Amino acid sequence: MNALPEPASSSRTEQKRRAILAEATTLFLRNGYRGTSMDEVASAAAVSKQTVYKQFTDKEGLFREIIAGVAQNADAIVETIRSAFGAVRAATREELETGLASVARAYLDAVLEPQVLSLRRLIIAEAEQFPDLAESYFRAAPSRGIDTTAACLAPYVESGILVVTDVQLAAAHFAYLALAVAQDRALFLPSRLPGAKERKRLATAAARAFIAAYAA
Amino acid sequence: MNALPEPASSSRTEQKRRAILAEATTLFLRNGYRGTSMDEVASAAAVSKQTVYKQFTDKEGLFREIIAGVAQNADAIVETIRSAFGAVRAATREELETGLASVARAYLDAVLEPQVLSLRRLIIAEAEQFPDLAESYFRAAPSRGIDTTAACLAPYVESGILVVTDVQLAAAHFAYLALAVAQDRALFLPSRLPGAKERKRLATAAARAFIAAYAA
Amino acid sequence: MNALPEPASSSRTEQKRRAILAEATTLFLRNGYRGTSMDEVASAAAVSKQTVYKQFTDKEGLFREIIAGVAQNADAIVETIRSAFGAVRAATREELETGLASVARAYLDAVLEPQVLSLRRLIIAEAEQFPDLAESYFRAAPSRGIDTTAACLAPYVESGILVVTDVQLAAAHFAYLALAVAQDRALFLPSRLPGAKERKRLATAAARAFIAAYAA
Amino acid sequence: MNALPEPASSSRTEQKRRAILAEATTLFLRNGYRGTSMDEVASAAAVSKQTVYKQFTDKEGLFREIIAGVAQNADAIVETIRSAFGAVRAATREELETGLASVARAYLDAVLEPQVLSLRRLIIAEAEQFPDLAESYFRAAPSRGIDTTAACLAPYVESGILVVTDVQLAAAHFAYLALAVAQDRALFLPSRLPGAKERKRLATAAARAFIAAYAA
DNA sequence: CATGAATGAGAATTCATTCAT
DNA sequence: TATGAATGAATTCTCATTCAT
Repeated sequence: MNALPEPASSSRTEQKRRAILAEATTLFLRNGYRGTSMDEVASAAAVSKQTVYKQFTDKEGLFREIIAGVAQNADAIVETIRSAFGAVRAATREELETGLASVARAYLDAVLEPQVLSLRRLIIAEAEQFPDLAESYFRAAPSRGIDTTAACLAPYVESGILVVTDVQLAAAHFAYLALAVAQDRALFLPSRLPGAKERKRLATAAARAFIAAYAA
Repeated sequence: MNALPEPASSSRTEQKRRAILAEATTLFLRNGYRGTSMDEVASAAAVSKQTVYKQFTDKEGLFREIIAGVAQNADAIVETIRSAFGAVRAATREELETGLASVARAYLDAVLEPQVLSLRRLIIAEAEQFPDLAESYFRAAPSRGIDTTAACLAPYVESGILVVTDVQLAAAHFAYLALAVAQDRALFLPSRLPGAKERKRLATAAARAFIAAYAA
Repeated sequence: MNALPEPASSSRTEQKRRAILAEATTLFLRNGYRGTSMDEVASAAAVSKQTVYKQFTDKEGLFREIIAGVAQNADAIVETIRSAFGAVRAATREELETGLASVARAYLDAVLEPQVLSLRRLIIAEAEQFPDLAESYFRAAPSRGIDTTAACLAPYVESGILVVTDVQLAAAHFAYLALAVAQDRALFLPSRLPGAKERKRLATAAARAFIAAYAA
Repeated sequence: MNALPEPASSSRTEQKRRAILAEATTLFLRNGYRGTSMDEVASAAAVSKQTVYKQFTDKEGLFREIIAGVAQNADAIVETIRSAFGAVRAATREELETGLASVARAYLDAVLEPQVLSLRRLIIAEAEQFPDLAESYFRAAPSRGIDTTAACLAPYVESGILVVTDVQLAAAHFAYLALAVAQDRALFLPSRLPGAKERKRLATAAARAFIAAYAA
């Protein structure tokens, strides 16, 4: 009956394993793949190098496991999108625009989380070295965000408020109208994330443009 | 069109200098900053390590000079945008949509050039290590692309075909409607660039959405 | 007499650490700071370079630790001086001259030890590079030798055999009368240290001059 | 008739040769033998490396020539001593003490010249690598200074003011009473040379002690 | 099982010296 | 003759990985 993946299992081994993953994640995100040494990982996790190697085989193995793990990170974003849409009760074009503005804002905030940005940077940096990881992250995160958005927009298409032939594409348009300006900038200027006022401006404008383009 | 004005000065020294820059650019783009060794650079350029060091002081110096140099890369994109807009003769909403579709396509093609993508990846990867370079590239390339777009859209605002209050923001919307889907994907999936058909689809849809949102 | 009190702690680590220090000391004294490579140190101590670096961080760190360590070297000289003075039982001017001659001789012998000379040379050579080390050595060794001498002369001042206003300066005069000729020469001519006869001559003459200058 | 060594001869070759010697001297004194590179020498002298090698064969050759050359440096000190003694007109013990104090002061000032100290440090540092240079410098400078002192003291022995059996040794005693305290310290603490007041104190005390020891 | 040490290679950088132009 | 380049080795330091205890 304990088929669940040992939620609180804490053999010493498991504890160390988790410590290693946690510290290594931090280090990889901060210093990149090449910029992180196994020595650092071991000492940050307060374990011996042997333990690291026994648990993860390789530096590459450790990296893969981590990147695979943080795909769950993406779940948080998906959940953000879904619940932001869930909070919307829109029967008119105007109501929908307002609703979408708040969705856009929530989406944007999620995507501008420093860890999310660091992860993006890390995976992009290693996209040629680890194409499979890049692909699986791409599917788990940006791509799935748009899928979710599409699913959430669908009801408004059915209800006739939106006039859309290709929902997937419309969802992408919405997402990138909301995100692209700030996200693109943030990739290059990590230390200067937009503040609340700017985020609001961008979210509002995205919702307005999207409604203008796609509302009945 | 890519006739670099072949600097008249071609002393042996200058030639070697250029060879080093060329090879190092290739290597940095392919393998990243940390993934490229000065030994590789020297032997790829068929010069001695001494020559590399005498010309560029440092690995960092070499890197900086290269990144600074490829800002000119951005000029090509700006030129592409400008000339694509220049080819448009639109007096009506429908003509403008057609025109913008071709602009979007040209813009997209420029941005999906493998070297442009690699450069983006490289600079994003090193954005925390070399924030000044990342910033100056951001200004020289994506940011300037949008400025250019704004400048090219302005006449249509004045002529009344477009109804826009914030041209800069509208330009960003146009640019990211046109580019974001493919560019985002291409950062993660370097080996699977969209083909002509897909590009056409994206460009057309971007122009349609933009016109729907912003035309009178 | 040279029974280093064999530190009880002799884990493998400690043993290696000591081996490294010992060999590095030899090498630095023989070949100087710049003339000694970390590779040499490691292989002379029969350990890996890693071990050296893990224990001492740096070449500079290793050097500093060694120089700091040999300040104890100075203790031996101080002890020599003190015990040479201790052996003196002088109630008259003539007895004191004889006593001081033997002190001078002991002092001279201590200072002409090849290792002491090499250390002097090494620290002088690096005095501009490592001013703090030079200063701390200067205080621990030559300076402290003179302090000790002053302390040992004091009783004779009190007993009236010596007539001295500035004991510190008188001690310096004694010390340098005894040492300077031979020490100066030895710094430049490492391979030709004075023999016993010459040392005796110098010590005797120093004592005579000092007594003539300072005795009642 | 121009048997003199071309006093103002200035073929371009000779000029360059002198420039190299001058700059290399500065560099060797400042940074030591190992701390000075042939590249630095060439560029400081504004000549090509070829020229350096053609003129001096070797780094070692260059070094030897320089050290040999600065033996003349010592001439200045000898001259200082001689002229300081020359200024003394002493018929009594008291006058001689005063005179010797001023000799001591002049001698001390000469020896504390930063360049003289640097040269001492340099030669001591390389005494094991270049024993012949160290020896020849020792003879040309400290040793010859004492010879000169001895020669200058001789008249006072003959006139009976001083009672000395071994003039050479007495001269050494005088010299080191005057110099050793400050010179020893200066070798270790290059940046803290004694000021005028301290120098005066040392010179006066040296003269007093010497007279007390050796005057009739 | 975990600690320290070892291995073996590789990176960045510098040097003394020599060749070609 | 002088300049830049080349050579080839050395130096400091770091890394990923594996033994031995």
